Amino acid sequence: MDEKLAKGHYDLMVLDVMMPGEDGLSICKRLSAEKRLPIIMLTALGQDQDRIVGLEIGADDYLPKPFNPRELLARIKAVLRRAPEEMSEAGALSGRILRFGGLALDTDAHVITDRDGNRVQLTTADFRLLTVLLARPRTVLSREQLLDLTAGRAAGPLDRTIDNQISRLRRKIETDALRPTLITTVRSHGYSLNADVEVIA
Amino acid sequence: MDEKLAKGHYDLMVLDVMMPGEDGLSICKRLSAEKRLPIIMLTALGQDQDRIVGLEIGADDYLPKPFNPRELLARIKAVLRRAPEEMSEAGALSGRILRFGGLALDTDAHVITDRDGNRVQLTTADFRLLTVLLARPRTVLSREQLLDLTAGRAAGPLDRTIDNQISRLRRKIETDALRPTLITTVRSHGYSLNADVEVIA
DNA sequence: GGGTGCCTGATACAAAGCGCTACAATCGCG
DNA sequence: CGCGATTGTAGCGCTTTGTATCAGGCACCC
Repeated sequence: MDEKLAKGHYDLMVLDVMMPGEDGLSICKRLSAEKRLPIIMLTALGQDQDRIVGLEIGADDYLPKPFNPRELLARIKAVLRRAPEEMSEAGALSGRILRFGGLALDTDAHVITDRDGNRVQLTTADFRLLTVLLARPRTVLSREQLLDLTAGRAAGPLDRTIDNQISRLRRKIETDALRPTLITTVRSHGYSLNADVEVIA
Repeated sequence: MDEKLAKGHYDLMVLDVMMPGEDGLSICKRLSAEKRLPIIMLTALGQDQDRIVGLEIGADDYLPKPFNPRELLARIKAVLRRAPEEMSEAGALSGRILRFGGLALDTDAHVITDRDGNRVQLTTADFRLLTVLLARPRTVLSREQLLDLTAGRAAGPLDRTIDNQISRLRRKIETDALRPTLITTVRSHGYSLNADVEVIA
């Protein structure tokens, strides 16, 4: 599945939960975090709790078995109706250069260039954090989410990792690091990138 | 309902089907044709057929009664998650400059600029409160509403949080904080923003 | 017109959140 | 195996924010 997803383009995924190997919920969590692929969960687990968990994890809809094929079809259409066309590729920042807030990020060289032509080298951590933010502009992301998306791990109770990395990233890309405008803090929620992102080439 | 819809901004509608007067399905059909307002149908009609019809008519989701409140909440969140940004209130105001009462609010930098060019930095709480007010100019909002909209929580019996935040916000944006003109107090009801709001760029 | 009670504005304070620095652990690279 | 760069952890201190409290103002009543 991962191979196919990486290669081709898909509009929507219908996902079972109980499967050998990786769990459907796990897949859903993984995908909804990194991609913007609409997901409909379709499973024998029909309890309220199962549905709630499925939806909270990032599924767009949840249909318990046994189901009416026509209902599945109707729900697929309903989900697709809401999904904007660009959404399928909005998260995939496959372009080489990304423009945002007066800066340009070279996704190959991991280099930021500002309007004056100054170049700053990003470390791998900088780059991953920035990429995650760029994939969801103008969206508040919690430290938990950011840590999961950048490092793939859960946050400890006193985890200040993301704060630190944000601080380091700001020093590299903000014009005035004391009053950041690109990456703003949303107190007790997380951080958000305040700029429109444009993919070039 | 139509009056309210025409006047204010709404992120999502939860709609019953069997109501006196106009039918829920009819409303749904009407709205999904003209507006792009996400709709969740919530009704006692739980047959496959009913669900399919509801979804095909334009509903984004369909939840039969009796329902688990947490599931409704999860489905609301799921629908909002995939709703395009411009439809939500935060999205409608993001990345813009808002003019009101001689001031300009930069919604990216969270900075207020007055006619003389003086700049004031808003805190997150300031900004959220102001944003909520700007979204509903010349409307009286109760403390309860404001607290719900800004912090998403309910007010305790002796909750003076909003009073305090209004006070702090006034100090930053009112020319004469002792006699406020922009944010006026409506005794025993709440507060209201007294200015027309103009969205720029 | 003056008292009375409720409502609001402002201040003070405590707690929580966050930015930043310093340092240790880890990684990458030869 | 060693060195430098990078990254996670700890902790200090400032800012922000919720709560308590007091004082002033408005409405209402007589």
